[in-house]
Amino acid sequence: MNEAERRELAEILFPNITKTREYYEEKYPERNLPDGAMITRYGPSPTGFVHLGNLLSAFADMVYARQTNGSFFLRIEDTDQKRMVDGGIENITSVLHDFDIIPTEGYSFGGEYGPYRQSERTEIYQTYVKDLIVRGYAYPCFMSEEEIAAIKEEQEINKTKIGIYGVYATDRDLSLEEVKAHLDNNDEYVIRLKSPGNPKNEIEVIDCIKGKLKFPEHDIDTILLKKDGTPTYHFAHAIDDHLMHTTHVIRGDEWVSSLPLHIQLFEILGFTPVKYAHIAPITIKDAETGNIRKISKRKDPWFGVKYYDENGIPIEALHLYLATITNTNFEEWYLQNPDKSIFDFEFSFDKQAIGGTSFDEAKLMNLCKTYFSRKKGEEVYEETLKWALKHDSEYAELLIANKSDMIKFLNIEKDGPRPRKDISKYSDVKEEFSYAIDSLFEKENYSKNESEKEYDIDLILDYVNNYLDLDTTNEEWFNKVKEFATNNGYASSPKDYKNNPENYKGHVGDICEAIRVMITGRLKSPDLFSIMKILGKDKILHRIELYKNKH
RNA sequence: GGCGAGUUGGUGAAGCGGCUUAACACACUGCCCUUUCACGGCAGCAUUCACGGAUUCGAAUUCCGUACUCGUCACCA
Repeated sequence: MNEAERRELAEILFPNITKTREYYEEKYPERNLPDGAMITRYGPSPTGFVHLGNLLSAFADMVYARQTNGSFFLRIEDTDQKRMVDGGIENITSVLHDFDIIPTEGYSFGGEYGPYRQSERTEIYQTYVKDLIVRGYAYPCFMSEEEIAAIKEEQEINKTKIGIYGVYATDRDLSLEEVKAHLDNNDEYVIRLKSPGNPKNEIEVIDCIKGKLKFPEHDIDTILLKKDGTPTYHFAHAIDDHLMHTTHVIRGDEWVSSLPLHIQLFEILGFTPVKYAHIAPITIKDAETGNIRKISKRKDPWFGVKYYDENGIPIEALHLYLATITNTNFEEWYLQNPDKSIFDFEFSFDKQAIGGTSFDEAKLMNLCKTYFSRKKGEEVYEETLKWALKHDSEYAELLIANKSDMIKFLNIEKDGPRPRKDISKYSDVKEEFSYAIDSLFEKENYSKNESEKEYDIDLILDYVNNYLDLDTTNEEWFNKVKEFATNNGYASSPKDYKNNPENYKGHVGDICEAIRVMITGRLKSPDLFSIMKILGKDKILHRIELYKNKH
């Protein structure tokens, strides 16, 4: 076909497209941003399912845009109707809000470069395709799915490269008359790229994370527009990221193999190339096979991002974890700068792991524990309440009803330089502090006490009635416990007991243990005296009574 | 199978040709502190960087080959 014929073809194929490339180039001028500003984007498909890998890339998008005073936008990539799930898009935006990864523009966030939903950009894609047809870089292909399958089969047998290219691209050089005949026949067609590449040539791509990558030139006539007139990912990527002026495409590593195509598309379209940063997948060592594998929806509960919300992993702790996977030197920096915000750290692509990053649950939990240990009781209370309101309304009511005591309990041993680390998620609070709320305590009724030991109830009753003074200091209180221990044939220190066990019935620790079990229902607890002070003598006696009834 | 990438301890990893007798963190173990747990302190935890070869005075670090793992090869993104 000569140019005149291609023009005619373009008009026949896209009679309704009247705008031109120039129109869009003018409509979407460059943003007025400082030098070095990065423009990033998160482009989820509308299934609405967000997994850890997605969250990680969105996190990186946010962090890089933010630290360069750039822009981070949300684009819904809903080019495939089969992927539409009811409420999916709403879920994506609500997840972004829940995890505090807020785009500066984009779908539902406003901005000058919209529409930010690919299904609303069909006219734009078609305008550029029309132009490519005129310029001889795209053509309608009428091959049936059966034909393509047959070619693939043949290619598999011959062990040649799979795809529609070179001699296999039979519709590449159809004459205008042949195309018209197909059209008259109402044959369905797609628009394919007429790839100018030669695989004998090598191209070099610099990936911001992976460094220098070499590939053979792309030569497959990839589909640009599907038969419903909708673009494929690759084409939409080129058009959108150009028109929206993305500077850095941060995406999963599964895209590196399509890099030659994307580079070629940018070239043919005359766009300045974007920079790519391909993030390594999050992996896990499979418990059964021992192999490293990509995390999966079915096998790994923490793959779906809902898990973190439902279990009450604090967002800030999750951010810390995402930051440690994003940059390998973050963890050390944070250790030295525990009071700084994530955004004070300077993230860089060359500190990003090239290989797969394994999900380290223990590390996440440790981050969480440290997070909680540094929070005051009031904050832990407020955040836990917020979580419970969403996920455990029964507990939320109890928290509200017991607010002041609850905060006191949560504040035990928080003042010193060595705060406790006993909570790693909001959902732990209910369990760890079950003794803090009477109704919960009574419901549990010592069922969690693993100790089979028989405690001397009368002895403890004697202690509480005759020795216990709650209006004193911890030190004086403990001295009195020791005194009581000695008077009753117990050693005042575990060491004494250890040296001469035959001289004693036990030691102070045993008495404390008995008290602890009776008033908290557990063998481990924060500082005993603090708990008793908050509880008060009446409740202490009441709980001992409960214990007596149970045994 | 083609193409691309990765491979350092129990885990996440630092390392970019001599400063490495392989950092740091998490986990684990032991001891100490101690009324329990936690916290904290001390100590231990890869003589070795998947394997084989090459380059070099010198390699975890460069090159080649092998193995394994991962990604991709859709009118899905």
